[in-house]
Amino acid sequence: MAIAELLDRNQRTAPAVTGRADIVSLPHRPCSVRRFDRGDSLCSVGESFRALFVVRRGSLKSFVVSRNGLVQVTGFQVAGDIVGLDGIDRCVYQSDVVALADSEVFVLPFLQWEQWSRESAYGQHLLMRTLARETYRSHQHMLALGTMRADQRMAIFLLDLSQRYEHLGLSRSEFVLGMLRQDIGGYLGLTLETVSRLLSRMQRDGILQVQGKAISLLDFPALWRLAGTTPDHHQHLALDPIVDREGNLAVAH
Amino acid sequence: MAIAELLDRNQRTAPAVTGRADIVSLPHRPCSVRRFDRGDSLCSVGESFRALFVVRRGSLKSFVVSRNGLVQVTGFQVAGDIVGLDGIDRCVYQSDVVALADSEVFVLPFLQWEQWSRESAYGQHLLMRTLARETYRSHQHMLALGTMRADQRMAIFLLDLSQRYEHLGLSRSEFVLGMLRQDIGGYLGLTLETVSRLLSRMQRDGILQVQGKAISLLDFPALWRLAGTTPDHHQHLALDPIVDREGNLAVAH
DNA sequence: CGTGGGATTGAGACGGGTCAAGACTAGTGG
DNA sequence: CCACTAGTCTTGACCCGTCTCAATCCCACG
Repeated sequence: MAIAELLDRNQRTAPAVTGRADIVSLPHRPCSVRRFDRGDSLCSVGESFRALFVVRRGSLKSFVVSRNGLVQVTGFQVAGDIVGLDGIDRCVYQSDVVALADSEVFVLPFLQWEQWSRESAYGQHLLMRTLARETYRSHQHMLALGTMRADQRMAIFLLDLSQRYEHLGLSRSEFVLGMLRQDIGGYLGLTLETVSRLLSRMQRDGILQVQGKAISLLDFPALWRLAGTTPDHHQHLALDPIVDREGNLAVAH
Repeated sequence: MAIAELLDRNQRTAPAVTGRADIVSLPHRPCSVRRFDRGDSLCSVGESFRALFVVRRGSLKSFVVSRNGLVQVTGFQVAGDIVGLDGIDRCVYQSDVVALADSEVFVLPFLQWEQWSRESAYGQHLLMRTLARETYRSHQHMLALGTMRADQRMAIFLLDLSQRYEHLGLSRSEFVLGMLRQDIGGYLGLTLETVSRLLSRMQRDGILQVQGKAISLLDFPALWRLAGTTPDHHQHLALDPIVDREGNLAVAH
């Protein structure tokens, strides 16, 4: 496939932003960790931006709220994901983030991050790439919200979740939805009733099995067909983590 | 208003990302300019990422296409706007961009940009802030696509256009839509027929006047009401331009 | 064993999509 | 300069997907 070739070639001959580098977790730069209970707010719109957060454990949801109180969930975050990026622009967080379960996050004070990343271009690159990826993800989701039917969006959502769980070393076919039906609806631009109906219908069709929050995906080909993707496509957008498992900043030398 | 205060305070006491700095357009670093005719493609998905583009004149549309050929327009760009940002992550452009009218863009080879911005943190900041803003814009648009009715989306779209034209020194109430109905629909997640119907209805209601591509907004309060905003809200997200009018890179010292 | 939040399911309404016909517009070539 | 043409826009009729409203069920928790 032409695009795949191009992509591969580009990753090797990457002109500027290196795909992977010699990463050294500098030993004496551990991040602090903050704990949040389910329902706690990590940050909210208008709050002064001081730090980025990297999820260590648990799960979060980010969302924006319109003047009229309408809620759009902009994303769900699990271990390794970053939140707070939109605060960079105006030094004020632009979305709300709450914990869906008891969670722990690494706190990266932005001042420190900048200072550290000045020593090598790697950190800067990593952050820029993360931001660019966020834009990409947003555009893909806009595509879903703007052009696809409810069942297609749901399929994409489930496959995306599945993939992320798999990437975390968990089962790709059986997992627990950390969020409410309402949150899923808020993410997919649907009402909670529609979400419920879709899950029921998909169960009736043998595509999956639901029992409250527990879900098991049975028919991946059907989901791919709905989502309009193929198994190889949508390869997980894995990136060198900004902090390692122990919470040390990843800065190349 | 509490939020406005906070915002203002934060811009002055910005801990890390400076709001404004002493900008010096370094004299011997003009960007090259490329000309595009209407319908020309600036870049497309999968193409090797080498440069960012800053619109100098004309207008562009960016969009992504799904497997099934469904098109989601992700944005329209006019003078001062940047495209190509999503290529940073994987060194491959992630969206298509075409010229809606004969246009000129400054070309910023990314390698050079990086080299130059290494001399001062300002350039890096500017780029990061631009990326973060793009994320913010995407989230706002997701809110529209996911939660709002067609007429509300249209109102938001028109007010946004109006504001951008005003910011370019043009009339905020009378302007020419550079894009087709289909493009507007593709942006708002609607069909071209619905777009046409909405414009007709708004004209009937005395909110605006349309004649083909020429539009004049008559009743701003009505538009604000529809959009769920207020005049002061949605203050234009103006940022120090990355290149000045002559195409010199803006790099603080 | 209650209690309340979450989830399911149904009936009906409505917004927007789809299909199709016609009008307008700008660009093209005679 | 005009006529032709293809692309664009408008408008109508109908249909379908999703929302709304409401009743009921389920389960975790005290």
